Amino acid sequence: MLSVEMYPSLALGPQRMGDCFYRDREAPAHMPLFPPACDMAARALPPRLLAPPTAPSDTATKTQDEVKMELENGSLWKQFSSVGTEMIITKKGRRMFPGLRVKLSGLNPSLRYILLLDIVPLDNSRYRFQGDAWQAVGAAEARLPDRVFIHPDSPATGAHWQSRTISFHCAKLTNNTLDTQGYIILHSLHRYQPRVHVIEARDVLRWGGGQHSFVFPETQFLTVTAYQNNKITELKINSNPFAKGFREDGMNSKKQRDARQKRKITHLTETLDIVGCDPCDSTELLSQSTTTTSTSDLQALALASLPPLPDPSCGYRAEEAPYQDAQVPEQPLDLGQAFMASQMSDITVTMANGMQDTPGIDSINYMSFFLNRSDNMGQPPYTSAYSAAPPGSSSFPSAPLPQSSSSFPSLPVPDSSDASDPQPSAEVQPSSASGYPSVPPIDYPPILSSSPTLPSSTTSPSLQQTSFTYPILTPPPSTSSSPQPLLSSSSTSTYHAISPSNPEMISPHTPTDTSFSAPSSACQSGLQDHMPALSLLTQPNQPLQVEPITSGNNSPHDQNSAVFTYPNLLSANPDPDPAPPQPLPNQNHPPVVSNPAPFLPCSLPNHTVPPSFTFPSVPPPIQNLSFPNMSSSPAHPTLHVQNLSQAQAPSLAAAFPPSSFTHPSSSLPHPPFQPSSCSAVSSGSLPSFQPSVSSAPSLPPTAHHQNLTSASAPSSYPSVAPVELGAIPQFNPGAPYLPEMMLHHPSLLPQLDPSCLPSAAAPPALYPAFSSYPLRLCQDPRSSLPIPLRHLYRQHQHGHAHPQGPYLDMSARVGNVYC
DNA sequence: TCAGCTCACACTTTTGAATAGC
DNA sequence: AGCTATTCAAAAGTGTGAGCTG
Repeated sequence: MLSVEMYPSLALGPQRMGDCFYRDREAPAHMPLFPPACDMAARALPPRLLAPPTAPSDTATKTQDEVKMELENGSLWKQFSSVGTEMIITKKGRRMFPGLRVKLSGLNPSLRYILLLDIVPLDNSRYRFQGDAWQAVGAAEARLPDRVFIHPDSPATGAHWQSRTISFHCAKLTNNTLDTQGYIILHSLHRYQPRVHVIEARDVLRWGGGQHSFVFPETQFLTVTAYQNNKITELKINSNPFAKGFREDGMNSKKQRDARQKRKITHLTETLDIVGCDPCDSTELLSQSTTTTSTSDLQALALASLPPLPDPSCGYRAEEAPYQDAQVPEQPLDLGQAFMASQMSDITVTMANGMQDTPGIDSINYMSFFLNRSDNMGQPPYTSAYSAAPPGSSSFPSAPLPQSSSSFPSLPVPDSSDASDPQPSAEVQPSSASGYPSVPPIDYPPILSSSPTLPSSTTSPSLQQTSFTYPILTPPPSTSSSPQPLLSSSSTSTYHAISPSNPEMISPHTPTDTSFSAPSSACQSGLQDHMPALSLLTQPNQPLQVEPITSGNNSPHDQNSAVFTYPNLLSANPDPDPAPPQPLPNQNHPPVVSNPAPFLPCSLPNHTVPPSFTFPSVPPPIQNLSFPNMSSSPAHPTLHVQNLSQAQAPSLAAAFPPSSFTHPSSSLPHPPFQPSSCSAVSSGSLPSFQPSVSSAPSLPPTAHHQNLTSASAPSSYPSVAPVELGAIPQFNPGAPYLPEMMLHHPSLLPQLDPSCLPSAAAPPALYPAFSSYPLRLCQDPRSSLPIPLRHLYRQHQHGHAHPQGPYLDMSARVGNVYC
């Protein structure tokens, strides 16, 4: 369940601000939080009355009925997954490779949607690559505030999204907890799962008509600062065009580099010999070196590459040396020598230090994003796609991955129109019949641990048989030092999101306005200038909807069990992890979680976030925006925007103000998994929120189990089929929009879902390792600011305080305008 | 001592401006 | 003058390896 509070200032005029309404999970009715021009009267009106005219029946009925998402480069992902995908993260931000490329279908062509990408931890463990395998070696680092990447085209019509391949290649990962570029912050050596959320935006200011979340198990990855597994390195080099230089035939290949290194060493040796022979003639040598460094032409390089003049005293004839050396074939002028020369010259050069990325701002959307651990994933209606899969066939791991390409649909040809993806060929090529020539068959590393087996897949939703095995990291079972490998198999890369059956309810507000023109290019749309500033605050601790589900069965192993395996993942966790591992998506989540899941009123986890939030003044165009974790703070949060003036508005449009807030840290490295009292809610269709209890009954007992347990394919893959996280309660048609105003006016707080508000009863700051998080969207009163946003920030409800204290997150980056 | 991180490097691709041609 | 195609340079994205850090 996602509860999202967004502040989309989606290029709409301020006049639309009044249209903001807050709909809380517990407030079935529309609860206008930010009435028109603050039309307070509107708040008193029943939600229904406030609901806008429904969209045309044809479109309305179609909406969300069967939203499907297909991972276009699924086979490439699977290749990596079979080895154990590793993603480099750097302080300056690193793109993901493979990138997430998906195709959407089942959307209402006339409605607008916003696509989000977030990445959540899969467990509470930290990993280490040992003995050719990944092993859980301890507790995970304190969880960082989650950030969300909004696809540049957002919002765009369903027709737009469905007409092309949707690429999230622009999303960047960083390990810089103080990142101000808006990149997704992750911890190194941790395991993560990307998720894609499709949120209906009836118009730029009305979000929450429906929401679907998708998880592709094969996209799980481990974050690293340097590749650990050579197989992954090889795959990356062979798949990523930017790394072409490192291929066998590349200029930067090992062979070439070794040759350069050899030449360099030879040169240095000769230089040292000369220096040693002529301690008194260093001046000449130095001047030579200096000359080399100061010149860049070939002649200079050639001279530099030549051996230093011999000292007569050492038996060399300085005057002849140049000629002699010039005749030496072993020292041709080449890049290697040039490199050597430059290296020599660099000795005298003082290296300036790292350039700090100027906090750029290219897009800003403030979204207060509450992620509640919900696992909508747990309650999905399964589509026929999975029906064929025999239940319970999931076997763990060690089974070799079937590499048969036949089982996977050929990768669709990337939409040529989608110029946003710079690496279309790279991702597609792998899928080609040729495959990766250089990539050897993938072998699973021996599984060292024998931990309790996962619950049989019988409980999990049936998945189509897949020939592919997804390796999954296995967190060390608390009781066992050795992790048990878990294989997950996904049937296909296509996932269906089944939305609530009540279309009418889904699109009550759906504006008939279809005039919205979607950007033509995923990454080049001009939306940045119009994107609202959004801040995402996560509430990881929110009562998990999953819990109830999981608790029901043993699966939970699910939750902690170390049963998931990654391809070379060994689970010998020396550190008895007190906290149960978080449930793996694959294991705990059914392949598809649909919105239809009953909605359980959830109480948000405690938010330890300070009640007051400030927007630190930042140099334009940077704005710091801090969003309080609403639920965490007993007091109503306050927002302060500094330096925000009309004059700055234009520039701010591109700015993504870093949010500053304290990120409470939990003293517990591994917070115990908190069962959620909430169940998934159908995102857009439920007319009103219903207690999870009541809704739960409607689901077959097995349903829950399935949801929570990995939708294991009959075969080996442990993983969950791509799961649609399902409905985000907060995204009900009447999804409430929380205007900034709410944050400032305590009087309005009561209208908010109590569960989302700070509560003394709030659970301890513990967060579940992995689950779906409810998003709450709140409209941003500052819609007038056309701030494009790509990476949004969200804060965990309970989480660990950020060591750095207040977080500056919302800043946008300047650099690449398109990405 | 060592695992992990940072940084500069060389190479490649991508992008956009400048230019030429029609 | 306007449009299209080509060329070029800068920016950005890669993995590598040396050096640094705790």
